[in-house]
Amino acid sequence: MPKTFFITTAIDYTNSAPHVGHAYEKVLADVIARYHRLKGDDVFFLTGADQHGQKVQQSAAKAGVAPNDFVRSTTDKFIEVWKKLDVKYDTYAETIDPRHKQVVQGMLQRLFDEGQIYKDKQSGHYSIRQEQFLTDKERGPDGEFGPEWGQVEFREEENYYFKLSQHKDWLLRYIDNRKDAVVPDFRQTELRNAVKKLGGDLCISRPKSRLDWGIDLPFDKNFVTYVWFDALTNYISFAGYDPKIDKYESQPQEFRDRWPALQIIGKDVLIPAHGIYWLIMLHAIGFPDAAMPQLLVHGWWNLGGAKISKSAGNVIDPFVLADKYGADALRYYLTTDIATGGDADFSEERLIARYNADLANSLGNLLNRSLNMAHRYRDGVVTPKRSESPLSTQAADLLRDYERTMSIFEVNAAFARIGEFATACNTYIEMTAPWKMAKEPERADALDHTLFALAEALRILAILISPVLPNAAREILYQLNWNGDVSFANARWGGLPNEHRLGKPVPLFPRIET
RNA sequence: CGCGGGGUGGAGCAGCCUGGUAGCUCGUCAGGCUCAUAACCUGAAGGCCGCGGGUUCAAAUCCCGCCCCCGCAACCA
Repeated sequence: MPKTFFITTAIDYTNSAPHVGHAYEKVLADVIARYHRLKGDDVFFLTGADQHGQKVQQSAAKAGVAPNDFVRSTTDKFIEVWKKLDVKYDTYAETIDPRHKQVVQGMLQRLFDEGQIYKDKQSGHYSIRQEQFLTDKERGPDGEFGPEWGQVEFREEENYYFKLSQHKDWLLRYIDNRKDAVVPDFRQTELRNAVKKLGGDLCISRPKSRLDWGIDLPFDKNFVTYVWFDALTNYISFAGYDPKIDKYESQPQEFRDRWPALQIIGKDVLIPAHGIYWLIMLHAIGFPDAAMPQLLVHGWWNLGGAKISKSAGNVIDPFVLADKYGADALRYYLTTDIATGGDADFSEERLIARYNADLANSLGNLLNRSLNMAHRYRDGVVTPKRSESPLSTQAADLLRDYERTMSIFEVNAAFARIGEFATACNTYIEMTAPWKMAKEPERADALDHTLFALAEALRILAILISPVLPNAAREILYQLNWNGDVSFANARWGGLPNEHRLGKPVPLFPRIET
């Protein structure tokens, strides 16, 4: 049985509403997932919500509702947006799920039994308002803790710690032995530098007096586990991992068919969460190096050069944008106007510009004029007179470049090539001038050939754009009246039958006038 | 010396890893076409590829130094 392509995203913290950054990550993952489905791979796409923790507990208290009800309503907002944006995941991970809790507790118990988790006492300055211990880094220039921390007191607290540092050397070796552990490569360099400086263990608990909205430590009911073991573990708990089985090779077949995953994360959660804690957690519970996930680290969508942040109030609502411009337009902008891994500035004007130039003028108009001519000159029926066409060789090149760039997650590069091909088709129309051929009966064959080539080019274009533009792809194929499988195998030249009757042209992507 | 990214025609970007005509979108100018969503196609103007040095037959691309922007170092994707 072929291995499943397993892809995950970071799970969203259910403390506030979804913004365009959340949307980018999920759409990027969805595009990669759809690309693999196109290739015929069996795909398992996991996304979800991180529902525990102090901020949720506080927000719920502030809203006067139970934490459970609070996360239900915020989680539903995320789910609603993914539906709106056609993010087609297979499983939605919610950390309040009982089976997740079982895996988390199973892992913790095993590590505790093996002596990898121990109890220790921490003392220091503690901010009651922020509910956290303060270090010297929090001191102001005058050496005092500023007013933003409120009342600061000296406090002693016992907690449980995970022996992180004993795995440091392993992690360095792993990173050095695997060139593509983290993509892009400069992020791997960054991670390596951070690991070298690693010292100390990881606090993994909070006393219930401070936080009780979480998963109980199985070996001490006075504590809940802090974010790391709770949130990160979702990637395996919702994929069928059984914590009672300590040998990786003996895990259920379902899990081993899926794992390891390609994990899409933002640059903020590479260090330390995913790049250090998560990889070490997996290693500690017995995952071999070959079963380490690959991390694809994406950049940020900035707003006017400034970072999008909830506190700055410049949040852009993906739901509103999708309503205004359509899911496809937003998906197209978010995944093709940024180089995967880099940052970009978000601008609605830019979204409209890309929409009008690429989707309306180039691709949409190509479809419309091609179908119109086929109907006007041939009653909508197209037939090839030769197997070769200038477009067929270009389509083959496109297919090759598309696969090469998509396989390394360069959606922007793949779609730049698609744009080139659409332009080539438009140029082809100018060169062959079907409206002239239509007036010259002796060129009837050439006209047939041109019209067929255009329909065939559009059919291939529709298939290739489908990971990013699923609705437009469906609409193009509908207008072409072709209902074969949307698959890579069908993206080769010559898929349209002889005497094929095309559907009626309807403008796709109407221009946005501003 | 904390870590990392960037500085490319008016604007926004790609190219740099694997040196060898500087590419794309928008904008500007001039033409063409009329099938089409006032869309499409062709051509032109506009760049010492941040600065200085080095390697090389050859550097936007590799190496060294400098200047300037921007992230991260906090449970913000």
